[in-house]
Amino acid sequence: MKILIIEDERELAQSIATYLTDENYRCEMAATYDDAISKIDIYSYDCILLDLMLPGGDGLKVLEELKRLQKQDGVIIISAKDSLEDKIAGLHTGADDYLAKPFHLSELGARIYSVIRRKQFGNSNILQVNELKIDIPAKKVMVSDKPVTLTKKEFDLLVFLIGNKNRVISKAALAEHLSGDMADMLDNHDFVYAHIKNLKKKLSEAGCTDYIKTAYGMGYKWEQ
Amino acid sequence: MKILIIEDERELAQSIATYLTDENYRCEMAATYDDAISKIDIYSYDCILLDLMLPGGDGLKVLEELKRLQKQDGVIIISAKDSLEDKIAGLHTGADDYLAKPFHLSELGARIYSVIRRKQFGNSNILQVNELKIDIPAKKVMVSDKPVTLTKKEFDLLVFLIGNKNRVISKAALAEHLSGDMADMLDNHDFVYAHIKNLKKKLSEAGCTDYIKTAYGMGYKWEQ
DNA sequence: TCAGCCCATGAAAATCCTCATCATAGAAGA
DNA sequence: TCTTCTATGATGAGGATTTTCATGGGCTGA
Repeated sequence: MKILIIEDERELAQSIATYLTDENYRCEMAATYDDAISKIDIYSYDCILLDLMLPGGDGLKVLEELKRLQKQDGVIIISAKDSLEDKIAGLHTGADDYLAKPFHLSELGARIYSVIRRKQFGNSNILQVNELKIDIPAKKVMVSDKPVTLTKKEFDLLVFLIGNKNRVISKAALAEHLSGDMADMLDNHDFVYAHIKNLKKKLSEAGCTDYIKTAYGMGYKWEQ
Repeated sequence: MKILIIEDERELAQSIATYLTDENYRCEMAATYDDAISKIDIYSYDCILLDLMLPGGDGLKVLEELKRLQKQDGVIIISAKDSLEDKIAGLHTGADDYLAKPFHLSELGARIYSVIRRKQFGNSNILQVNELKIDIPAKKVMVSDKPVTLTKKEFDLLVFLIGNKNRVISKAALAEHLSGDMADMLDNHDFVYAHIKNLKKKLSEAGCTDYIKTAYGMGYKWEQ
């Protein structure tokens, strides 16, 4: 489970990160608007903690960017004051929850858990792309109502590509997502080729072709 | 994020700076030993890139100076040769990571990211437990200075257990950590048994026993 | 003591990663 | 424009790792 903490007060961000790491989440941090935007452009998170008061730009624009990218990341706004306008604006722009500072870390933990759970078990967890249907909580894939059995990595790859549809994802980013390890950004990424190939093969055998495009020298893309 | 590049080859320093600036870091450069010392005396950096072969003084002395000043700056050594002695000396003197020339800029970027992140989370890079030594960036484990080869999951498990030493970790938490997937909190966790068993076996074959305790009905614990 | 759950273990199956080889896109130059 | 060259991607096979499964032993509470 990956969390992005968008927060410019370093001490707060760090104590949140420490707490969440203890709770077995993987955390990343962004301290500025630009940093936040570049991270959400590249990666996907299970939950994003968003401070609305950011140096370099309005936090609400981060929400708009998420929406524009059609990202499914859960978002919890953490705002300096319990401003009703902020709350309404935030929830309206696509946030999943709202938490006013100061808050207890355990409360934050509970909210995160609930956002992720809602995302996982809610109705929005079935992706449908023409003849392709993906039930994320159940980890099942159907093509024209016939089941296709994918391995865990293949399934992850598929969901990740679709979650970033029409955008090229670099091989390194795919490698990192699949291995869950930043260190693997460094080594060789041959295994990505293998998973792409196997996924393409299984999908096309089921009659679902031409979605995964190779962007030579850049990565792969789900095109729709 | 501020980076100090201590490197006398001007072209290399410049191309690193250009790359890192693109990645939204602020860069400063030092081309000589004296220049480096005066900069670290005055300023603090999120990460320092240190070439050990410097005109005017040994790069390791820069590390000693940092230590003397009790600075917390992260340090990545970029060494002309892939010399084991350099690595060991560097890491012992307080560097956070090392990188042998020539390297890809993206690799450097990943290491910087990881060093900064680790600093934020307060983790260190080499764990030592009596006869057991773990080099996290290199993913190497030694028992009484003899290498032990662990698989990725075994390594992850070991680091996670030690990172929570003297605390019982539930099987579900271990399962989630190893699989990187919250959904696996629900299913069966038999594979944890297998990894625990294999890790115990490899460690004890190397002469490192009795650290991993089973807490019946509750989980496992690294006891020290 | 005994029942019932929990863990340990070995082996087999499934999955994943690596490696060597081949194919192809894009770049560079004629 | 055509050819050649180089880096990148595709592919299949093999080995390594991970996960599952079945069986047996041990802990704990009644």
